[in-house]
Amino acid sequence: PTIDNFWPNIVSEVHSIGQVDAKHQVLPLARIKKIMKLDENAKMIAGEAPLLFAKACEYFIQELTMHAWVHTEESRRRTLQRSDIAQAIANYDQFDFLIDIVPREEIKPSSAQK
Amino acid sequence: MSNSEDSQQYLNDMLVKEEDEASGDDSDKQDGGIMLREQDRFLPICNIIKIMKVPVPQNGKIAKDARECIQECVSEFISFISSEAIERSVAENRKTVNGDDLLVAFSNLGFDNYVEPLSIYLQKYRESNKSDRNLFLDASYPHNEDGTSANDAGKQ
Amino acid sequence: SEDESSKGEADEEPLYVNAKQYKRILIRRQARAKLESRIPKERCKYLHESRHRHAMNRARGEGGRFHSAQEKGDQDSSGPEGGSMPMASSGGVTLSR
DNA sequence: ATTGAGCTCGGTGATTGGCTTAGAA
DNA sequence: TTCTAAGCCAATCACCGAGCTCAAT
Repeated sequence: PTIDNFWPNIVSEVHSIGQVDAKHQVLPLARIKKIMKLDENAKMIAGEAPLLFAKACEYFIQELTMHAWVHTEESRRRTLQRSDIAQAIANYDQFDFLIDIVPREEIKPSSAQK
Repeated sequence: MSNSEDSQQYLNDMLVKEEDEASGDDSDKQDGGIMLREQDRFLPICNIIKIMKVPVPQNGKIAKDARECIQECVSEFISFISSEAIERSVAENRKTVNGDDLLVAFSNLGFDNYVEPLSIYLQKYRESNKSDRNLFLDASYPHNEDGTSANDAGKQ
Repeated sequence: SEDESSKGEADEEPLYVNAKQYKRILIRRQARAKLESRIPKERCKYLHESRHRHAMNRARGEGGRFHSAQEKGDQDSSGPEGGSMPMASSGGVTLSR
């Protein structure tokens, strides 16, 4: 369970899926669709789109949490907190789109930024 | 193709043109129409926590601030990708955003890791839907529209 | 090597971002700005009044945890153990941790 | 033909707080 | 050390998904 193995594991995991069970999803598809419809340009949304997002969000949550937990351990804590997430966002350029959601100054204590 | 990681853009000015809606008040207001609740903007916090616990060790804890932070990040994640995908569907003169628009959006925005597993997942979803529909239709109405078309039967 | 500029703090401090995301980040900023007026500035304590009341009225164990099996009417004493509540007594089934 | 928006409906899991103590400070 | 705050329980009910009808393509 490391960062390097994350995506390879995801790929092999997705291969082991027999039939896509649209039913019991971890995340509610109706809510995902509702969030998509907040975009003023959104007109119609295919049924497969929220389903794809449900999977993608699982990956995203896991990856961001995993990156954040690294900083939790770095600070020798056992509780993941907001500043760890801010650090994770600052250290991986794929998370740049969150720069307004979790601003830089949230990286609270005196730990240098790379 | 072209540059990838070395090419970065400056993000300095945030030019936000305020497009007032003919309202003189800019404070938070609960009237004026539609107030968005948390259950309209975010995924359920309980589901978020369940997924967060996966990469965290069993004895690890998660602060409330961190849960809500991830919750907001996920909604931005959806909106961010959607915005790109919607624009593509509009550019192609389509009114419906489909899965391929999303895959292209993931790719264009630098989420290359997502593309392969999501493509496989989408393909499996379409296969199961089509095989279900075909099995049902074939069983109840085994008439072929045209014998010349080769029919590759579904398989498990 | 520190490149901290003279500006104390800012949202718009010169910051490198992923080139593939740069344009979309700006577009999303405008979209969020349009929604800002409809978004409450702070989170409320609970989402639903009814669920809040439900939680308040529920049966709780000694440790503050929710506890199952609460009879609606009280007229019985030999129901689901009304006598003793051994939480950490020696012997017996305590799940503790 | 297929496929999505918008209803309705019924079944169900997300929501929820007080006390203990892990653990942030 | 002090003392904040996260986890722990499970019953209700708001919301999700599965049906519809209707319209667009």
